[in-house]
Amino acid sequence: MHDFLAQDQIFVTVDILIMTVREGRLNLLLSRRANPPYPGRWALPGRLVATDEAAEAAVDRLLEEMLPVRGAFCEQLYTFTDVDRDPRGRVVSIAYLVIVPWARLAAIPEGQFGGLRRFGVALDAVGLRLTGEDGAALTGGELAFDHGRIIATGVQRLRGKIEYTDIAFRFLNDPSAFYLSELQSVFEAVLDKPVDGSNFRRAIQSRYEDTGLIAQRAPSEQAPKRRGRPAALYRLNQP
Amino acid sequence: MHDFLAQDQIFVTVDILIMTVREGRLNLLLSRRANPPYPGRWALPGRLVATDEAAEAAVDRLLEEMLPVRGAFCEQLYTFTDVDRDPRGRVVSIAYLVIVPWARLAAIPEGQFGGLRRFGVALDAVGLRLTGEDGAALTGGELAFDHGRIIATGVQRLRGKIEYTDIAFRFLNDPSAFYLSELQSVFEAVLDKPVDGSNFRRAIQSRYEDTGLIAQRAPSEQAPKRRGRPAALYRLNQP
DNA sequence: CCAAAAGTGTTGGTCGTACACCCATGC
DNA sequence: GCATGGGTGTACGACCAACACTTTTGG
Repeated sequence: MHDFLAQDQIFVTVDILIMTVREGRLNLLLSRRANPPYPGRWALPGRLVATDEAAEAAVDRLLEEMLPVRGAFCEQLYTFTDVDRDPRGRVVSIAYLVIVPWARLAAIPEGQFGGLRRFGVALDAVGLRLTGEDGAALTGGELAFDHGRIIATGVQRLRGKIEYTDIAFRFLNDPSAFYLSELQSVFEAVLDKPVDGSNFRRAIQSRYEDTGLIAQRAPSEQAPKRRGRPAALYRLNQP
Repeated sequence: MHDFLAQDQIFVTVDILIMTVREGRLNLLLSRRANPPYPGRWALPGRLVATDEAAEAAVDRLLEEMLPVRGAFCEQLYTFTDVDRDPRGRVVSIAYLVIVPWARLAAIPEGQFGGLRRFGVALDAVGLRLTGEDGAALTGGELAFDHGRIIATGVQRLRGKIEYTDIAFRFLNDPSAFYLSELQSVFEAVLDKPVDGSNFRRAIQSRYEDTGLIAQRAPSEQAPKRRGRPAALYRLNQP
């Protein structure tokens, strides 16, 4: 990256929120900054947009460089343009929401993780709190740049969209074989509140099973034995 | 504006969708391009973002230069980054939704209208159709740049947000004195479909009157006599 | 070894709210 | 003719309760 940027132009970057659901909790990947500004602080992965690529292409390139993950869900979140948001100069950031199932991240060898670290995300009226794997907690204000604000915007958007889109399926480890309880757990993690299983089941079935987007798999295909009553396996069809 | 842009950098512009509701129909202001590219075509008002201003400031400045209107509602819509969206060079556009009540636009003298013209907006499964004051119709593809796509995105966003935000009040000519039927007309114009008056009334009253956001004005303040049963005047309180 | 407990998945009901659709009344 | 209000049926979420099937636990 640049240490000093030209004074007379605006630079365009993309910053990405790589989100996943792990053990019933929304998680996010951050990288620790090595260089100024904000050395040592945690930040969203980002990069400059080249003059010959669309922002989405820059996001793809950034993802490729960091993680051996392809075809992740990606959606533009918001564009942040405050004049002083980067002390190096004038940098406009287009933030993108990226969703990767946790199983795909967990399968990545340590060395190919692009220096990223996982943080639990909690956003309420008080503010944003992030919890690292080692239990270290930090608030949105302790991140580099305005990235705390960007993350808060992303979580709110996610919470809104999970209600009226099928974005929740993007968090499933295996869309071709999942339990409704897993999907419910995604909702609970994103919304950060319990969801009534009875209504959830009815809503999902009428919204998605009746329309053919998901289908119950044959009972012959048994799942690994867990505790309790065996759950019905579902399969996501099209998207 | 520039005719030729530097090759080695990305320019950032704002484009604004100035929307209003007039006679039960959603309307939008466009300006006719005088210079290449797309000379003679209709386009959204836009301008470059200066290196020392946030995008919102650029929107304010653009509005000030064109219309004698202050304090209009303004919200970021989406950022368009396709590499070839502007033949002059690499231009990223941050689109903003601006809402101005029709009465404020109608009160502007001809000479201070910034060369803008009003178009009725119709968006359905077929596509986007715009109808000028002279009855001339054009489709989204006949606009300059990717502005047809931008407008379609804006209308869709508006339709989504009118359901779960109080954005509809921004269209009211006089928020301190309006009829519920006027508000209903805003909904019908934006959604482009009839709204049941009975349910609308109940929904608005439970959502906004019970919470104090709107209040019925004293019956003593009479409205100008119109046809039919006199309507109750309402007042918007806070925002 | 067997029976009870506990955990998980699944189905059912009720209640209140909200909307679609229609109709009645006030002025 | 327009504004306002009521009524019925349907859909859905909150909340609660029951049942099905399994593993775990404890005597």
